[in-house]
Amino acid sequence: MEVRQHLSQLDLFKGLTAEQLEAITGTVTEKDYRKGELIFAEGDEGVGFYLVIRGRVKVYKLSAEGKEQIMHIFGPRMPFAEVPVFAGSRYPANAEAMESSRLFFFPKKSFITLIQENPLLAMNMLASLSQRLKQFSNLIETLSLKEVPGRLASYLLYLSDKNGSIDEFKLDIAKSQLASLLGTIPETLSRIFAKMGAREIVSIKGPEITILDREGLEDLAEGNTKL
Amino acid sequence: MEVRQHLSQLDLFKGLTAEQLEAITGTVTEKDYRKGELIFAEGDEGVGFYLVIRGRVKVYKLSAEGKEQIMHIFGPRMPFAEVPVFAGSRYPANAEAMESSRLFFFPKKSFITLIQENPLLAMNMLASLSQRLKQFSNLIETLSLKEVPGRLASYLLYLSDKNGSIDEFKLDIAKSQLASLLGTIPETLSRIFAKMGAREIVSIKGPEITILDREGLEDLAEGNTKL
DNA sequence: CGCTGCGTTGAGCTTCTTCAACGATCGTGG
DNA sequence: CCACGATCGTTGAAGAAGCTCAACGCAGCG
Repeated sequence: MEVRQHLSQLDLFKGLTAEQLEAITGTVTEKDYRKGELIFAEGDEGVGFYLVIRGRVKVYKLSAEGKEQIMHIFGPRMPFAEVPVFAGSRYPANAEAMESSRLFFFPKKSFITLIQENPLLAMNMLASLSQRLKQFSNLIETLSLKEVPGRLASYLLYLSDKNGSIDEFKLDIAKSQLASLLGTIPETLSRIFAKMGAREIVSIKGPEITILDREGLEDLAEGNTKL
Repeated sequence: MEVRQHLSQLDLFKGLTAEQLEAITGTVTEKDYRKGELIFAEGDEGVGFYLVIRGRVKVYKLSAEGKEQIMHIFGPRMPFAEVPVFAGSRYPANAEAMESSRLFFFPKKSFITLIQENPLLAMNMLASLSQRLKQFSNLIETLSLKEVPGRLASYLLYLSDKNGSIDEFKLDIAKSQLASLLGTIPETLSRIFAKMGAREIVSIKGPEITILDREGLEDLAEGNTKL
């Protein structure tokens, strides 16, 4: 029923005509996932891509010893797993629902048809992939060129930004998941939070963060300062 | 003169008609760069994208202390810097010619027009970006989940593959550049090469590599073994 | 011939991880 | 509603991995 309603609000389908939206609607499948449920695994055949309607999804890789690196967290209105639609045919990472989530599924084959008949849709998809590429660049930079305190500082500033550049906000994910996103482990993250608290750069009460010294935090993020 | 000749051989323009190629040819500029010359810097206005005709180009980020992380090395027939054409407007990293190089430059504005009139070109570009995304996923995995010996082992196996799965080959870049690509520094790389030599996993004579124990190398790459 | 850039080696140190124990919190079933 | 278990987070001590700094060899090139 409201599939079409959803579609019309998405950046990916921005500017499309009613008929075009209708055509896309016909190809979509709705899927629900429980918290912790696996959506696909690395190496699975990539039969299509997804779009988050409700909930959140993490896309991640695992090391031989089981360490997890989160590549990206997707929330409502964000498409993911587009890569195998256009290159190769297998998913290059794992995807799991972080909460009870509702997704739309777009089968590869029909989507390719749609995109070929629809230059605007192609442009939107190009924009989406380019955006992702930029985010991956940032992740690479962060992992390789910053130490953990710098990564955490960057993330906190990013979160603050997302909340309207306000100084008080809540972590949007569990700390253990944040550790995985920042390419470290919970113990290390915990110690760094403790140090940042001791220096009165931020105050931490559970998931509640208050930035006390934004300048100090920015210096950390830039690597101008050490903890 | 031979601009059109070049274009017809590229994956990016695969399947296009003669007229379409002609239209693209009209928008292209040829540019030459000397070894070490900067092509663009992070934050520069992204006025278009490039394609390598001859030579090699590294795209990299720099940390506050000047450490370099190479994101990607582009050789002949490979396009780069497409991101600002489709998302945002600034280059997210630096680009420099590693050798004397000849590039084609495609201005953003005219290329967008071309792509909108040309679904096949759009598909090719989507494939190219998706490919890049996959490579970035691998880099993230490698940087975050493998230790340096594992990264080096992976790279050597990749090189061997590229040369037809043969056991003897030459490093295609300087060791200091390899260090930067693997997210480490020359000293560390050198020590690990020495260890791999001592264990008779590979033999190293300057840039000449011989794989002596492929299985051992694969175990290292998978993280099943330590040095 | 000497300079310059690249690569190697050693010693010491910083950062991060590992392993272990413990505390807090939350949801659930009795 | 309480108690329990599970998950999550914190803290300490020890160790590993990689980085910094410094010195030096070597090759290529002006």
